[in-house]
Amino acid sequence: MNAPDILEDAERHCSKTGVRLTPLRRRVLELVARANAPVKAYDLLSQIDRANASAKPPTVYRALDFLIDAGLVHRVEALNAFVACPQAGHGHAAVLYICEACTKVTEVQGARPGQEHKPRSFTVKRSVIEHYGRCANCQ
Amino acid sequence: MNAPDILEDAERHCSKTGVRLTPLRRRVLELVARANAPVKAYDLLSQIDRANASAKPPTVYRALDFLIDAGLVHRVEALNAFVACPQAGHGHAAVLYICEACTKVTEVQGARPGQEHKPRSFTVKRSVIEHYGRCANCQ
DNA sequence: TTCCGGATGTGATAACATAACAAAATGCAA
DNA sequence: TTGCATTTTGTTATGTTATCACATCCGGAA
Ligand SMILES: [Zn+2]
Ligand SMILES: [Zn+2]
Ligand SMILES: [Zn+2]
Ligand SMILES: [Zn+2]
Repeated sequence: MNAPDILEDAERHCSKTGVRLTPLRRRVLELVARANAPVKAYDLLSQIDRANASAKPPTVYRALDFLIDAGLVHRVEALNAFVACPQAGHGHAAVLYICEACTKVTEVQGARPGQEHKPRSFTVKRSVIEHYGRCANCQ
Repeated sequence: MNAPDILEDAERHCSKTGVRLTPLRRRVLELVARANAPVKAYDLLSQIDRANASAKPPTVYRALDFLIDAGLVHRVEALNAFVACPQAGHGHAAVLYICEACTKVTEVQGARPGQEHKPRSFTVKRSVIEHYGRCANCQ
């Protein structure tokens, strides 16, 4: 999914859910979406900083927290990085396939993996599922 | 699994595979195993430091890297923490269930979740699978 | 003994993230 | 419109996590 579509989708989603996609947050989302790869918080910061010298770490981390809560961005835990979600607000059940050669990330939704072997009476609130390897183009 | 059993298991595993479980590495593994919970690198460092004032961050990170490569310890990505593996050298397919109330971690092996929705021709090298929620005792 | 490679020691710094408080912007009701 | 509460952003500082680069040590092979 490309950046303009993600932005448009995000606008719709935020209108519907009543959360405020401010210019700063929109800018951060746009940078994440354009990256087309997992992007680091401090890389975002230096990009924002070119237009807005007042940008500091909390600026970008707060925006990212908002975007994650809103379901517009996912955190890639094992990379300390962030990707735009191709389907705004689908919930937190994303499964990520991350190519270590070209950095491309493919997101799969709706799967509820691992539940088969779940310990008895364990209640899952949130899952982190990241598969690292090689995509079709990088075999 | 308790700490002495994990240590004994680790000795066996290292003998068999020919890797060197040095005193420092054994000490770090022992600290991780005793913790019975995800433990932070700098917490390990301060514990080591009580006996060995020369311990510095690379000391503990190198030991942890070794233990992870040897399959004796897993990194909990979303916590920046480490847990002892209850079954030395089973491979890297661990699925972790992490209770956010009592920090207890249950490891399930052998599951290959998420593969059903895998993008065509994606070759998975390593998976990070962490489920956060409440264990049976903490409902 | 000498050399070599793996392991550890050491100091510095990079990379990632949050706390705490101030100021500004926004929305709303009187 | 004015005042007030709430949210958002600015700002300074610091906390936390991780790695680099180079030195030293130590055990085994030649
Ligand atoms: Zn998503
Ligand atoms: Zn690729
Ligand atoms: Zn394991
Ligand atoms: Zn629990």
